Amino acid sequence: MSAVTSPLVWEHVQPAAARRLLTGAIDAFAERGFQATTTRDIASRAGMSPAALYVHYPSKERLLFEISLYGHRAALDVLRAAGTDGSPEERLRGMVAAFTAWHAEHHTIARVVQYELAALTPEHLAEVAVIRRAISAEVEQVLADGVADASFAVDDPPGTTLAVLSLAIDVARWYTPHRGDPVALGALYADLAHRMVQT
Amino acid sequence: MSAVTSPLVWEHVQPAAARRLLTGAIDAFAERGFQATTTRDIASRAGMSPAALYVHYPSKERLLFEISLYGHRAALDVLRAAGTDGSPEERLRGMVAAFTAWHAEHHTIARVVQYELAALTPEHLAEVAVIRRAISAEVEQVLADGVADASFAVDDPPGTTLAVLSLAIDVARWYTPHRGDPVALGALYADLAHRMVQT
DNA sequence: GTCTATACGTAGATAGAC
DNA sequence: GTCTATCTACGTATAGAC
Repeated sequence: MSAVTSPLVWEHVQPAAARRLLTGAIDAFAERGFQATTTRDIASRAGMSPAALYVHYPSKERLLFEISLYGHRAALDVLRAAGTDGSPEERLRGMVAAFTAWHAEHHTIARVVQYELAALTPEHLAEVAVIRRAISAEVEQVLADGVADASFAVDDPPGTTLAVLSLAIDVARWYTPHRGDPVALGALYADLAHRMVQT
Repeated sequence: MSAVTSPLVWEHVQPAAARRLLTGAIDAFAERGFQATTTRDIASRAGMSPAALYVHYPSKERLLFEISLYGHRAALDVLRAAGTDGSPEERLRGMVAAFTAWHAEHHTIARVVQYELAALTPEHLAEVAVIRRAISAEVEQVLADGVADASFAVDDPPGTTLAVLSLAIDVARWYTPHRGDPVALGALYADLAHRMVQT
């Protein structure tokens, strides 16, 4: 199974009750947003009483932080795995295809990752911001490599980096399964991104 | 003053107290989100007590709806004004430049327009959805015109329409004034969008 | 049209039994 | 580790005086 279609795996979250709370919180936060989600809603999705949540997590925000941190790490891993080998064109195409498909395939957690940052504490936000900068750095580097070997023509590297990432990130906003196959979308976006930078 | 830099004007909202509530709500909803914003916060931004809000608006949701409706109409107007004349390339560039610059210049209301749809009642959502479809139709048409006269090469017109709009819409998520001039950003994005479709 | 006071519901989180 | 019961705070919205 390729990185593009790898599922998110939650076996490392133990015990099972903590895992049910986490996955229930992802669904609830993605559907309704962090602020509109109640601890009662999360607990009932996990089949338990509101009080039981606090045995596993000290607060609703902590649940969000664990989701956000894990989601950011997963997105960075997918991007790096897809952009390691080949020419700048191959790496850019691989990165955009994989990062886009990840946002479609995992649009629930991607929505939490991309749209609930403001609900994190400043300390927790700083921690995920490190990962966000690493994501940007990967794209910026492949564009620089393509400019260096003259396979890309890029007028504004920081602006183009932001645009390429932005295109993939916004998938989390609008994607639903009826809008098509994540891998096909990734292929389209890889092509559009390459067109943005080709000589 | 061009459509790209035209300010949003609120003189039509009367009396002044209703206007202060509306603009205060835009700032609050953009900063914190609809759910996290309290009627007390909106009222205090307008310099009045929580109860006074209900003289002007029957609910917090109604305030959101009026903001969302007006914002959607403004965005559609800007898109249409910029995409009326010229070749498909000129129209596409004009539309992307103007729509992008609008999302940067008016990123507060744009954030409400793009990210608070889920907080509208089903009836109010249906009303703004009409405007959203009109926005998509404008872009889809210019791509079709460019394909028809062979100035564009587009493999997947609906997917590319979505991508072009998505790029501009996502500006509302990340833009802050320190990230540069809205008009310069519009020019960059117009170029990137044209590269996506050129033969 | 704005105020103070308040009704009413529900939120996050805790106490203590089992 | 889960439950029931509950605390305390705060949310939207209303009542009624001025």
